[in-house]
Amino acid sequence: MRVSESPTVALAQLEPNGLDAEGQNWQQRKSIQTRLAILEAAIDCLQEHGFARTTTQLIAQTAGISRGAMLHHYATKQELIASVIEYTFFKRMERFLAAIRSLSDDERVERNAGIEIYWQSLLTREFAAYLELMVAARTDKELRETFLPKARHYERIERAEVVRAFPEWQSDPDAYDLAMDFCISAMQGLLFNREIWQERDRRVRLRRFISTAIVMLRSGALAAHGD
Amino acid sequence: MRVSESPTVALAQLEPNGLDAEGQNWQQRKSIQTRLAILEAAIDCLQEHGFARTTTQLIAQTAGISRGAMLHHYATKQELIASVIEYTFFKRMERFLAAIRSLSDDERVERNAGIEIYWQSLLTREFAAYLELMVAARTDKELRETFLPKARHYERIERAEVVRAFPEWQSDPDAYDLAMDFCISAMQGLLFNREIWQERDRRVRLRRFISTAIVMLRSGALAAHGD
DNA sequence: AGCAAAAAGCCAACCTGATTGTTTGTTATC
DNA sequence: GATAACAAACAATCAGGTTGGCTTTTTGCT
Repeated sequence: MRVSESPTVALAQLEPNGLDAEGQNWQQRKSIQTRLAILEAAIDCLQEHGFARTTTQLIAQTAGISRGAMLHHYATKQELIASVIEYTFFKRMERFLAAIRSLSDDERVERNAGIEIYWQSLLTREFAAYLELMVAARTDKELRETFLPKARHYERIERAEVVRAFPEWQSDPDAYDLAMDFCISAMQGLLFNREIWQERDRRVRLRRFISTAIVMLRSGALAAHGD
Repeated sequence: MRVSESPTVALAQLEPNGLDAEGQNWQQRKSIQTRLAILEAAIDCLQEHGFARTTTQLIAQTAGISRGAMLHHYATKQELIASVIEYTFFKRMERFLAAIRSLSDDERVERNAGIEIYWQSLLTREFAAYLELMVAARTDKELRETFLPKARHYERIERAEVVRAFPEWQSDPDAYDLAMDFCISAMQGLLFNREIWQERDRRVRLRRFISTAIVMLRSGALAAHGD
């Protein structure tokens, strides 16, 4: 990726290796194309069947290649999953930041539109796959050791990138951190209970409440520092 | 269970069948004892190894019986899992309500201590197991059809039981519903990110913020009805 | 009350199907 | 000719469920 296209400094460092668009020769282009097909297929499988039922067989089948071909590109399942973690985070974050930057100052600051954009980013295939891995990592030791360091690293990148898109928070880093933690928790929690809470207006009302709480936090009406 | 011992009217209706303490004859007592051992073992397995790796073999081994014996009590894995769903919800809710009722009015209303008790209930083995099933149900069709109806039913029971323990909310049912949705979302979301957000004070601060937001919602300072 | 049949609790061995990773072979590109 | 992309077959493991058999308890009949 050329620097001029680089969406962000910190995020660009994270871009998964070996997936850059332009390879020189035929084999490299073909290889990248196949790897992308595998990653996208893995996302579909994770979203639809969950981590447990996402077998190498199923991924290869979904990608339209043989298992042998897939294992040529990703020698083990673990290796593939590690790539999926990187790929899903990068793709989601890149789109999220682009959407945030396309907001007008009025939409962003007054209407707090960033919240809805974050919510939209949670409804993507990419986040569904990421979530599957996040949950599986809680009990799968091998996956855990792959996932946790990456997640902790990404979390720091995310903070640094998002605050640049929300300059109105820069004056109060403590409140910003709390607002981020709060937004992530509440929204992801809502996502989890989405299917249990069937009434849509109920979920909409909750998002409005979360948004209100964040606005009040920014205005200083809700103290960031407890007793 | 005798009526005089019934912790609540609605919750008591939910008590898993066939696990009452006193069976008449030897076989019934033995059977109940074994079933409880199996359920507890299943909770341990779900918590430690996750739904995917919780095999019938592992559960039986953890419970200290043979697989054959286990399949005598629960003919299929699905049947067992259905019992685990009921058992974990009932056990957790029963203890949660008991803890809430043991609070003084001052602790409950002024110090908003119910929030911390709810948080504690999310840290139990029972909730860890319940959560595993909740997540797996998102992509496992068979489990989904077992889990979702139960979860939706429990959710209504929970509302009805909890509001009786928090009479100060009874005057405003809309605000109560929103507060419940909010509390559940934010707390469960925090639980999910617990391992990624390593700093403890950060998580404590978030819980304080959530608590503050709920208190303000109760006092009417944060409007329950949006724009 | 005594006793045989039925049933319950329990266990071990087997069967079928699925999954992961390896190996061997084929075709196209460098 | 060497290497990369791909495919197919193979081996080892492990899952869930079935069957048959053993021991103890309960039930029903005389």
